Amino acid sequence: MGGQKEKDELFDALVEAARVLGNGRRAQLIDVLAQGERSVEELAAEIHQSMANTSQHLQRLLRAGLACSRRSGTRIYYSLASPAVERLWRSLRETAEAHTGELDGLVRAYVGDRADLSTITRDELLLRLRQGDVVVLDVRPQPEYAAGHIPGALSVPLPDVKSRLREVPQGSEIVAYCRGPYCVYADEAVRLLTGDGRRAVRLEDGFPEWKAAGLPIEHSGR
Amino acid sequence: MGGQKEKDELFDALVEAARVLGNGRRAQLIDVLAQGERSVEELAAEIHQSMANTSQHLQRLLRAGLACSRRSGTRIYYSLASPAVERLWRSLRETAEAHTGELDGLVRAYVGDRADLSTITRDELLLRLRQGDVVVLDVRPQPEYAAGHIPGALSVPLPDVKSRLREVPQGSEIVAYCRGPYCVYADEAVRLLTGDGRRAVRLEDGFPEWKAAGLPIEHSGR
DNA sequence: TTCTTATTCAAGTAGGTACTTGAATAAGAA
DNA sequence: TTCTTATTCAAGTACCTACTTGAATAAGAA
Repeated sequence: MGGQKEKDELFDALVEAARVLGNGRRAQLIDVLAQGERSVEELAAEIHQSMANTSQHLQRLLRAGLACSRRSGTRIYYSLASPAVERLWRSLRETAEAHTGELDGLVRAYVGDRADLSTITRDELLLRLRQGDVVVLDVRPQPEYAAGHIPGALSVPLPDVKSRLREVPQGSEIVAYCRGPYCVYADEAVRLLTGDGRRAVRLEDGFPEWKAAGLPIEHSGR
Repeated sequence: MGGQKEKDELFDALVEAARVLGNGRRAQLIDVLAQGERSVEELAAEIHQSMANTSQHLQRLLRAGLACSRRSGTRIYYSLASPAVERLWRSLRETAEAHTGELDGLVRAYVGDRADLSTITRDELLLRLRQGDVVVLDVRPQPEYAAGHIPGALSVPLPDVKSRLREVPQGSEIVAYCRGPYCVYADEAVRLLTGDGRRAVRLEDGFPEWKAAGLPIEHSGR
């Protein structure tokens, strides 16, 4: 039977995941890794940090058991250890939404004003997909699409949306999706599309939430 | 539309709750506050820290919006800001259980070997309560019982269990509960009771989980 | 073998965190 | 008013964290 020292050590261990998640750069890494595995180089570019620093963050995730890595030739691919990590990240975001007073301002500073964009829920999209009167665009980077996407979605990474506008069938409504509620890719895509006269909406939250809801997924290998 | 600086600031804000929860002492505070409001002095005694240090931890919880405080005379009572905080704390524990390899050892070092103790689930207890053939003991400190407890439970704080053994009706089985899975009060109580020849089991997890499940609660003011 | 490239390691720095000690508030009691 | 008590504030210290820079690995290509 332990005393205070043992209790302190136990609780320190219980919060280790929070200590690791408690850094904006690592949270961005988790947000990207929730889409599927990525190499260190790609991840460093995503979060705009040096390779060395990104590597150190990733090793911290590894040591805490929140991520795994596998070697493939000269590259090392990292991925999340389990759905529990995604759940914790979602739970953390929800707490922030409920309790951080200044969050709205920070969201607006990053994603801009979303009032002009309409959204569609997962359930609505499912219904529309069954009716077949909707085109779904996955506007995340290609490797994330390859690691898993909504069945039938077209991969049109945000930088290509403008130049590939005519590939997108006319007439039917367009639903764009990306990484989740704090990703701006789908917002941008919807603005470009509506600016071109199309009817486009964004899927509220993104692919990880679709997957977490147990909905069907399509892969295209790597 | 923001760039990386705005994204960094947003994600730093999103993880603020994790930074605050990412400390064993503050986690212990949250574990106690999940039972109901307490004064700074009581909390300092609970976590075996100085008043000044405890006060600083509490203010950190306050600033992050995870806790609230109210003054009553010369005392200041802290409480959790919302059920979302408890959910985050539970989610964090679950992640640790899934991913921290050495957790089992730390649990055993603090709570000892639980193999000899039998537990009962909430649902089983509900059933037994309806049948009326069970005595429920709340072995948490008195103020926590006062702030809310399982209906019909007797308040017998752990230090009193030994001396008040004969108050507990003979014959029927005894169920002891406390703060949650990482609290040792119910374990200790069950060991004392079975050592005295009674049939006693512990409720798996504790009062906050009972409350979170939406089950009925009884108060006795303060 | 040598060269290239992705990743990690090692050392250093600036700033943050957890705790201590002792003084300052602020409410109630005498 | 003065005294008491719970809480907070302020300043100091030891340790930890995030990042940088440059060197070391380790796999594959030439």
